[in-house]
Amino acid sequence: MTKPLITPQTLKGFRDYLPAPAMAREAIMEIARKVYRSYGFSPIDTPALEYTEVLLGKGGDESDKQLFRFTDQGGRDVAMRFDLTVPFARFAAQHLNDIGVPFKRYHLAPVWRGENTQRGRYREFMQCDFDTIGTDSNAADIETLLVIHDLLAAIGFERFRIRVNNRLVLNGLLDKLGLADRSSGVLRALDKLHKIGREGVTAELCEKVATTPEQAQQVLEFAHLTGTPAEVLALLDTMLAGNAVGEQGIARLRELFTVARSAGIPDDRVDLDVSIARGLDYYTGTIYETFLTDDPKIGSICSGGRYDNLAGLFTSQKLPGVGASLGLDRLLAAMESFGMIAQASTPAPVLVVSFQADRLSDYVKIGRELRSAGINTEVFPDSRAVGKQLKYADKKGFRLAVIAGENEFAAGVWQVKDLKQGTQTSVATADLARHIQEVLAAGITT
RNA sequence: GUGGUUGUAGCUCAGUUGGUUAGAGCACCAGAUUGUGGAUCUGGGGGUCGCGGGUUCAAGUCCCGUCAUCCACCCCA
Repeated sequence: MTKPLITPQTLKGFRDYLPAPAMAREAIMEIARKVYRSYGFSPIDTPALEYTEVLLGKGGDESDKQLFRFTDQGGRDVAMRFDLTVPFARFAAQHLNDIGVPFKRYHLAPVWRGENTQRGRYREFMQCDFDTIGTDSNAADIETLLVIHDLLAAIGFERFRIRVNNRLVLNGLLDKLGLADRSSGVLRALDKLHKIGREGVTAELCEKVATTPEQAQQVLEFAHLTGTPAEVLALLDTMLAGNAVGEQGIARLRELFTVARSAGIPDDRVDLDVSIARGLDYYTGTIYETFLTDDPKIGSICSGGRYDNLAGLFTSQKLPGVGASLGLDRLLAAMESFGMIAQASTPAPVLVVSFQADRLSDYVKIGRELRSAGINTEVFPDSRAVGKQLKYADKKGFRLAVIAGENEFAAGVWQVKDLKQGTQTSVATADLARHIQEVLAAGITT
């Protein structure tokens, strides 16, 4: 009698990570931590599960947030977080006395949304957020841009573009056109410019938002501002002259581009794009979106912006802030299609071949010696044929195999086989770690 | 949530107007090579044709449902 088997399967939008992509993901998380820390952001963590009312806020629309929601064992109405910002708002309100302001934190964690899936769009995905709260200063907005740039550059991207805009500029325009009461509809249509073009936006404005054709045309005229940031800003100056809100937005953008440039951010990586309107709900100032030049269809892989009041739902204390989030799984999907995911599925460069079963203690010992020298080392578990073990080493992507049998033990040496170059050298046991370090160090530069 | 696409071996796919033992390449295992990987040759193991139902003498092939996938909306990382 055989037991009925359970079909191994994962849920829609939930995915397993095999070693190669898992290592790539961990490597990016490591880079993100490093970059965030380099600017002084501190790590925090919060629970995956929250009270539903914390996540939804008052009058929140559950279907909007696509929550995974259920009643827990104590009858509580709970839900899994759909982003890291709302939990951070709760966190900030709850711990304000401990953290003080300004406060800079980063948070790398999975979030869950029950939406329909696509390439780069999953139901469980990792976000890498960083935020600065408790300050209105444009310096924080500028720093956010620098962090986004440094992060992508550190991951190894060269061809990407950060699109920047300011909601104050958009609000100024809406004021002038008398469309302030329909801002979300207008901005939503405007946000699609890159996707559906001018005609599409015009149609949506007239039909869905019920603007007049003249208003639609003026919005379009505005959205079609192109050129260098300096040129666009000059045009905005005249277009929004006399509108206090708009002028403030222009001033902040102007300062941002000036400082970013003098800080060494290449011009071709930052755009002033007045059509982006990201974050219809809570962004109030600078807005950021980041696109990969070679895979724009996957969407923004790092977005964020400035908000007036993070935690208004939880405290009467006003907490302005600015931040952004890297969409790690989306980025990995793009990197996979670029072939940027390394083939090696082992984090160790060295394999100790188990040549003779009765010499296990020697193999284990040399493994520990190499590890204590900072060299990741795996000792093969079975004393199978050497050929098999080398084949395994090759497949898994080991760089070196160290081999010793009776002849080597008698001579006090190890054979070090370079799997990439096919060369083999005999090295005295005492020199083994140093020799391997040299080989590996040389390998990095080539 | 709406509309559509695809689903055959671990992977990429072929399977003729429904017709008898469902194929290939790569991968895997064994051997040629009992102290040395990637090449070559020989042999081998693997498939409830996503899953469930229906039509039919007969279903991988047609129909319905379902699960997953990708695409377009929606929204977003």
